[in-house]
Amino acid sequence: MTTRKTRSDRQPAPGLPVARVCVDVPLSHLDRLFDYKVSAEQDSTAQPGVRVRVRFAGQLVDGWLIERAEESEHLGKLAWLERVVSPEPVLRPEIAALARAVADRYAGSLIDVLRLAVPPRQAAVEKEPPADRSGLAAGDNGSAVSGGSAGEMSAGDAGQVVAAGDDGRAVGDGSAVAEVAAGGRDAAGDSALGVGRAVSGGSTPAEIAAGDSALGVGRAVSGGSAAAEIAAGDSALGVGRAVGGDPAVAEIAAGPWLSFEWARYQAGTAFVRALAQGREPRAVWSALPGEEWPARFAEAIAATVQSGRGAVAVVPDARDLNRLDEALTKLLGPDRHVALSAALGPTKRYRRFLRLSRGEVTVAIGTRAAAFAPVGRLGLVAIWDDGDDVHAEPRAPYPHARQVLLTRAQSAGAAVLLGGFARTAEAQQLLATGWAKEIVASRDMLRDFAPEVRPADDRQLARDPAAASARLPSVAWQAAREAVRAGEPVLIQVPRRGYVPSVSCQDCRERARCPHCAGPLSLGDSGAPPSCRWCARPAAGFVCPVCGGRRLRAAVTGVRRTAEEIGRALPDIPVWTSGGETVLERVAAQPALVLATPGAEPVADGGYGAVLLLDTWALLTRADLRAGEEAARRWFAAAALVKPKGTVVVVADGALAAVQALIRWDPGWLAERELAERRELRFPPVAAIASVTGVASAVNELLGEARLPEDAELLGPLPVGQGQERMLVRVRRSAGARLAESLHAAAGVRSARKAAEVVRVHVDPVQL
DNA sequence: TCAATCCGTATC
DNA sequence: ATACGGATTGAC
Repeated sequence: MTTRKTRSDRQPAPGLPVARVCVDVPLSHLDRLFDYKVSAEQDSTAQPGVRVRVRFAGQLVDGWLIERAEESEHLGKLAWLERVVSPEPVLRPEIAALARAVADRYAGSLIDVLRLAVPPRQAAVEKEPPADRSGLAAGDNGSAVSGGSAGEMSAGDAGQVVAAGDDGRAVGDGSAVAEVAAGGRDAAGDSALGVGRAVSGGSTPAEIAAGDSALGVGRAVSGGSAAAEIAAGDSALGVGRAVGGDPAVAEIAAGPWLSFEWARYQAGTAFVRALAQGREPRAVWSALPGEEWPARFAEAIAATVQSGRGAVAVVPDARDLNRLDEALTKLLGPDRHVALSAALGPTKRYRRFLRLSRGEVTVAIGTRAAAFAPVGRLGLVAIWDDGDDVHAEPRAPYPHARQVLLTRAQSAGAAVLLGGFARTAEAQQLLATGWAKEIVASRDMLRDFAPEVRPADDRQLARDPAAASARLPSVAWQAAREAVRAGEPVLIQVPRRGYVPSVSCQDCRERARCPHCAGPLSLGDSGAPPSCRWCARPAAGFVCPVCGGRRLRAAVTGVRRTAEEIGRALPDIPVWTSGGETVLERVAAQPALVLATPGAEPVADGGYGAVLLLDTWALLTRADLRAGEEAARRWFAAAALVKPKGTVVVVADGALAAVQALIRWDPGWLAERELAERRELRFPPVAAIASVTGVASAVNELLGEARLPEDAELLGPLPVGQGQERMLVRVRRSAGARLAESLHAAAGVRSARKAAEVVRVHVDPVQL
């Protein structure tokens, strides 16, 4: 430390003396690698993937060492690599390549994608010794919900671990059971998992548990010889689980990662089996209503782990992440995966990231940024509910987690699982091209699981004498009362939170607007006259400009108002609300009215007795290309929480395609229609579209500079407020890469010119 | 003829 | 961003 060498003292590294560096400057014309000289002292630490500091255009900037080279193409003089910030190679070559591919597809810069892919460094975390579990003992075992059993589980060596945990459980009698529970050979052996579980024992479970399993997982329910054979068989997996003595069943049941629930779906078992066998099936999975999807995801991941490969799974939010984390912990224990989310805070986030980066764990689950998680030998990428717009990154270049994962799967040769209750047009496109196969329940299964969906047209509402309020038709009340009487909770989905966010004319339903600025009017809860949400002026004497009506109605009634109304009509029943700041995760199997905004619906133990979908037109009338698809996605997600064959009431016109799809529980049919429509309209995913947003002159400048593909079609401009406008550029899908490239290059020309006005380029924007 | 200044361009 | 080179300008 004391001998700080001067510039002239430095000697070049003996081998590969050139470092190729991605510098952290925000200018898009500098989006390429720059070469620096590596000194002999830096030789061992200046490895691909480390953070460095370099002199660039006279100042010190951060950068990423992407690769080492024998010589440089650069004709001028090379500067020395100023400093290796940390020897930790947190950016693996395959993630750097992925980030480059994502940047290219989205017309963005590598450095911007790297900012999304690698969390900020925490020097103290890097210094924690890798073998030391103190970080884990401190409560961070990689689980989002630091589970109670984590402490015991990580205590000993692998064999003992699980026997001590939740999965070491044995139910029933017999010596065999005892052996399983005690671990026997498994616990003592080289088992990675060593899970023993037997129910209603006999000799079978013992044999299973004693098998020459690589995993040593034994689980049998009401054993029989079939079960024994499976478990003891020559399976490389050596995992046994059987229910009943039925050999057919036994054949299917190959491990704890292959549960019976997969047999409900055509190609379900084959998919999971293929994962366990190290193959790379690609599937779009439409989950049955009531499906415990976190358990299925966990099984798919466990099967992949079984094959010696890693996995990455992305879910929309923290609540889903907790559920998946729990399911995975049950199946794999707490030490074989990490849960990543931005909400963790920088220290935990970086600690978990390092565990992946160092190869200590090979399974990453998390929210959208986890799509970039450093998992080597990638076997599976999975995403739940890929239509949820939180999967789209809001920071430039706005990559979508599904696209990142698909890109990754393609280059790594990994399996793909796109799961959801609903299906996106993008997923349908993967099926249409034959790139992926569908995993769907048979019609028979659907008959057993699908809820009874009753549409209630809200145009008839006003005339419904039994409607207890202006918005709840009698069918809805009836369904709610029946469920509550049966001791079950009722879920009521209401589109927005707050109190009557907007109002419309009672007579013609025209949206009520401010006479001064045309902003939307809204009602507060104090009984005051409506006021403008934009200019805050009160609008006391409202006269509808369309029909001359003077009365107002609540256009979108907020959760709180709905809770009041419904609470009055069903007294003595507790009313819970979930949405916005306070999101409930679960509710008990008790009579309750649970009001939730879309996406915030709690899961009910045993399922809801009834689900009511209210104010649906608020979802349907959004001026967005995806409004129909989005409404259906939210309905499917809420309706899936009803108990098997429960009742769902959707207050909407039964003739709407989205309602029809819900009634028939056929998300595939809806996605097919949606895709056909997109094809007709030439919208993504059939065509490639980029939006270019900024002040008019800047947008025109960029588009004038861009060497767009020849058949590029320009749409717009569309004013988007604050002097900004938006142009759309459309090309056929096969020219998508060239479109992105031309726009990135044009942005580069502008940035080189020091153009002051910002222009945002968004490839395949989620909202159109 | 030379320094001061401006402008464009590369940044290793 | 900022640093540099070449062109331009103005004073001697």
